Amino acid sequence: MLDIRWMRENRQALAEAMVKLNDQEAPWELALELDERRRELLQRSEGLREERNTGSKQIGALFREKKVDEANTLKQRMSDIGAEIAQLDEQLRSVETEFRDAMMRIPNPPDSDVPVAPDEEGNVVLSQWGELPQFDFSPQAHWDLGPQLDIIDFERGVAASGSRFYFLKGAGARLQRVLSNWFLDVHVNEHGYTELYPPLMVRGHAMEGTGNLPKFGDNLYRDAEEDYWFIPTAEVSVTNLHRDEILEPGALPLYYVASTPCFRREKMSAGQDVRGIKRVHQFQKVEMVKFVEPSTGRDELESLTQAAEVLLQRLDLPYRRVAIATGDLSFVASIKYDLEVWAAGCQEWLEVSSCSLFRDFQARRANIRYRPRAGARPEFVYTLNGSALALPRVIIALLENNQRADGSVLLPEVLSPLLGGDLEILPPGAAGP
RNA sequence: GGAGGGAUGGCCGAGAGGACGAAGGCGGUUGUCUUGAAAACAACUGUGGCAGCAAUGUCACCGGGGGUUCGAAUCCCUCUCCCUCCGCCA
Repeated sequence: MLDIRWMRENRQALAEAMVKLNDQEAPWELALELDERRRELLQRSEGLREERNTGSKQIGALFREKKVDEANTLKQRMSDIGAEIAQLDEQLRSVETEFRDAMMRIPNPPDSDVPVAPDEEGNVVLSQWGELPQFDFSPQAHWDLGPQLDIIDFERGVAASGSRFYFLKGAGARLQRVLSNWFLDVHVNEHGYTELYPPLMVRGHAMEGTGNLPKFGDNLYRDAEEDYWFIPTAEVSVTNLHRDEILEPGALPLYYVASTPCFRREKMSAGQDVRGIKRVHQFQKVEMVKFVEPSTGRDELESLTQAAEVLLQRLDLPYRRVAIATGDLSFVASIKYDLEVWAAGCQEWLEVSSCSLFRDFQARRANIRYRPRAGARPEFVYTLNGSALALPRVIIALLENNQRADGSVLLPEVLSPLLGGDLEILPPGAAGP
C-alpha cells in the first residue's frame, strides 16, 4: 500500500509509474477522489462530535446541579446532532471501505533504475556465471531422466492428486531433503539468518499484508470452512511474523529463513510448463525474508541476491541474474532480480530465485514499524525477500546438467559430505561401480 | 467436540454509564543532589486521523466489528485470540 499523502502530492509521478508498470487497472485516481470525499466527511463528522462531546459534558454537569429541565433541552439537541453524525458516519464508512479497497489494488511504483518496458521482453540480463555444459550425446529432460532413474514418479502423483502432482522417490526425495537442509545451514551459519518453521496456512489478512490478496486470490488454495489460506511461499507467514509490531531501536536488521512447501493453483499459467516439475501445485522452497531500515534497502537487496547466488556457484550450476522490467514486475516489488539456472535437458533458463525489495509497501499493509531512536516516532520498515532456492528447479538442473550417456547422473562433489559419498544416481537394476 | 473464565498503555494492574486517554506500580527519559555511581526527590513518558508553515487545536483508539445512549473501557450482539477442566489425538 502506498502513502496517501505521497500520492496527493505526487500525482504526476504516480501516473507515470502506472504507465511504466503497464497497469491500466490500478484505481489510483479513484483512490484520490475517495480520499477527498473521505476527508470532507471526516471533518464534518468530527466537528459535530466536538459539539456533542462538550454538550454531553454539560448535561452531566447540569444533572449534578439538579437542573433537569435545562439538561433535557440540551439532550434533545444532542440527540439531533447524534442523528446527523450517524448519517455522516454511514457515508464515511462506505467511502472508507471503497477507499481502502482501491488503495489495496494500487501496485508499488518501480525504482528509477528498473528497466522500462511493457512486458518480460524488456527484462535485462545483468550477469551470467558458469559454463553451459557440453555433451557428446543428446541430453535428456528431467521428465525422462526422473522416471528412468525411478526418482520422480509422475503417473502415481497424478493418480493420487491429479495433474501437476508428483512423487519424489528414493535418491530424488533424499536429494531434495539434503539440499533444503544445506541451504538453510549456509544461510544460518554464513549469512546470519535465523531459521523459522512457519505456519503453512494463514488468515486472509496475512495474505493482504504481503499483497497476495485481494488481487491474486486466484492463485491460492483455501480451506473455506475454516477460512485458512495455504501459503504460496513462506514469504507470507514470515513477513507477517512482525505484523502490528513496533520494533525497538537496534532490532533491525532482522534476517529470517524458512524451508516450506508452497501451494499454488497456477490457474493463470494453464497449459504452460505442464511437463515435468517446472511448475507444480506443491513444491519445496527455501525463502529468505529481511526487515531493514529504509536507508539500507538497496544494499540489503544486493546481499540477499548474493546469498542465493552463492548456492548456485557452489553447486556449479550456470545461472544468470536478470533485472525484471517494469511491465513484468510483481504487484508489490519496487525492484526485482531473478536468478535463472540453465537446464541442459529442456534447454531453458529456469527461474530458481526471485529477490525483491518492497520498500515500505508490505510494511504499510501489515503495519510493521520500527523506532529509529529511543523516543522517536515509529516508521515503516522496508521488507525484502528472495528464494534461496526453489528446490524442484534446482533438482532439474542438477539432473539434466550432470547426466551421463547411459542415463545415470553424477552429482557435484560439494554434495558428497551431505550424501555420504553417494553422488551417483543409477537406473534401477544397473550394477554399481 | 463439551463446560467455564478472560483480553485495559512498553510491562503488571485498577476502573463496572458522565470530572477517564484512563488510578497505582514497574520500566524508560530528563533534571536536582553526588567527585562519579547508587539511593532519594521532581517532571516527562502511547498510537493514529484531520486542519495548520508552525505553535497548536480537534477527533478516534481500553482485542476486532456492530448496536443501545445526550454520553460507553464500563451495557447488549458478534467475531478473533488466550486460559482452566473433560474428551480425542502425533
